[in-house]
Amino acid sequence: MPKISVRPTNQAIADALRLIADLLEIKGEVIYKILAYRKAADALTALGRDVRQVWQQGELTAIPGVGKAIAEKIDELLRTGELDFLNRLAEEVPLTLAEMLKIPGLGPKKVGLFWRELGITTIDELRAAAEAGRLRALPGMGAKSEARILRGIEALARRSGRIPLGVAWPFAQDLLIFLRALPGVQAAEAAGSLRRMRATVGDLDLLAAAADSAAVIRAFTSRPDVVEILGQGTTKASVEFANGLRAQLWVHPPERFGTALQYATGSKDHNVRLRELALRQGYSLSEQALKRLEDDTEILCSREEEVYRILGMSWIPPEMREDRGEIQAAREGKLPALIEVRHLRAELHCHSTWSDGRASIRQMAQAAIERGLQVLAITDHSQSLGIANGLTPERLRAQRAEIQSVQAELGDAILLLQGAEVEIKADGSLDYSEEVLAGLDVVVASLHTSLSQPREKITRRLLNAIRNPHVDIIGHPSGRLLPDREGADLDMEAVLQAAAESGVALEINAHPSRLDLEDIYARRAAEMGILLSINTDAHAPQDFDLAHFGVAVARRAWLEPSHVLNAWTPARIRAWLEKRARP
DNA sequence: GCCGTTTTCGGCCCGACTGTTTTCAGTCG
Repeated sequence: MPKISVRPTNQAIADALRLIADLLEIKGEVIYKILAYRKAADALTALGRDVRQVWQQGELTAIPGVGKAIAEKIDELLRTGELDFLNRLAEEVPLTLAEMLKIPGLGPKKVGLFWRELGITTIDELRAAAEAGRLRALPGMGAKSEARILRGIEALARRSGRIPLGVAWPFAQDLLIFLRALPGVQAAEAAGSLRRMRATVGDLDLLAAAADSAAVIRAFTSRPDVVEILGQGTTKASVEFANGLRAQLWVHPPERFGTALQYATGSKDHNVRLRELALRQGYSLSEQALKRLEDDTEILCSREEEVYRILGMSWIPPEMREDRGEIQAAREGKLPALIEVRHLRAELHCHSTWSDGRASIRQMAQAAIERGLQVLAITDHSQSLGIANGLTPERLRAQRAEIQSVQAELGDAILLLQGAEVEIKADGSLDYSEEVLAGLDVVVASLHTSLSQPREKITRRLLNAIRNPHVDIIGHPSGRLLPDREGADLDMEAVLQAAAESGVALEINAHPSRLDLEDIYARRAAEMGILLSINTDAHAPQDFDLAHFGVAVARRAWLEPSHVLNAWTPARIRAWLEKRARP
């Protein structure tokens, strides 16, 4: 009898709910029950608060999509670490079938069919059956379907999971330039999670506006770097590139581009909510058009703004389209005035050749000036990070002299600050004495080592840094590295609480391999009155150009310029730092 | 299983592509 134990974290419980949904779907349960489990799982993932806290306050059903039945299941999971309902379900439906759902092109109906008719429960058994030609005898199956399943199994083995935004975004820009240069193409845009600027994306969704869609599709699938065409019709195509990335392209007539872009941008939940709202207002919304139900007339929208306007709200920035309250805010005219890259006046976390950077202080300062920055803090690593050539207090003093010399040379073109990225050591202490810390203009404290310590220990470590009055900013709080290395197992609620009490700022590290703090926590932090700081952690001049990734996280967190230290005036930043230095 | 600006019951978003089918089911986004 399978016992499935579930850890008491938002992610683990969300995964358990998704597993229930998968197993119920293979079993053939009604689709709306399955969708309800998935919706609740998504809500937990996006919660931004520890579900245990919500549970202790007896407010589980206040989570959107969580009703009485699912709340009871979460309660049992948190009390006992397992769920009788799930254990019994797993006795009925083999867990390995859920794995088979990951094969692209294969869904619950076929998985259920193979299981019931042929007793297939694993991907290996499925491959053997397909190779032996035993699948084609089943209803609705044929030789092509067998071959498709084998290709899907290969693709699954090849696929390494989600792609970091920092990889997908530049490649997508290249593809858009290619599309925009094609004859007859009036516009081309990224859509999907890429346009919403999620930290990782599954594949690239692209959209083009052209009257002759077939020609654009042909040109796209004929690119020399396309290694496989996964699907191709007259209005959409799906391909895999030599670099392993996959992209899908939709081509729509220019007069329908607004509804098409709105649809393709998603998220799924945002679209479902918008379409429900449309129905209540007498419209059916699709990627083709808004259709008035009373007389079936189509209202074409060439621009997204028109779609939202007709439905009675202002245009919603793509980064916010996650069904986290943005539609209601838009209807009430209460959308935040989101921060933009142009608002950033300061960079408060970067490195030079004094530690592991690749450019001198002078070069970094020059690059910052060229990008319109008015304040630059040089924050090289502290002494214990030997691998990064961290600075001893003696070298720190020598560095100050160089910073002063560069400042004198550059005059008031930029304000240079001397800071440090100080290690929070494995025992929780900081890597410089109180005296050395007090002599710095700005202190960024970060975790780099012993990230796998148990939750309580590593949380205590971080709290120690947060409560140190010399620390101004907590750098990349979780320490995660995308796409695969998870961050520290932090009690984020305790971290946020302590940050709110001490007045320390939390960093949104803009480097695409970090994007840490995550958007859901950044939003919660701002709600709690915690100041955020968007920094690139630049190790070379061109790294300053990564700032827009950090701004994207901030926009996903609904942040306005006032929430972000780097968007303040130099005088105000300086005043804030000085006030913290003398508590 | 969830939910309420036509509802505490009866709904729950919409269309393209594929492969198997002579009219549709499954999958995907």
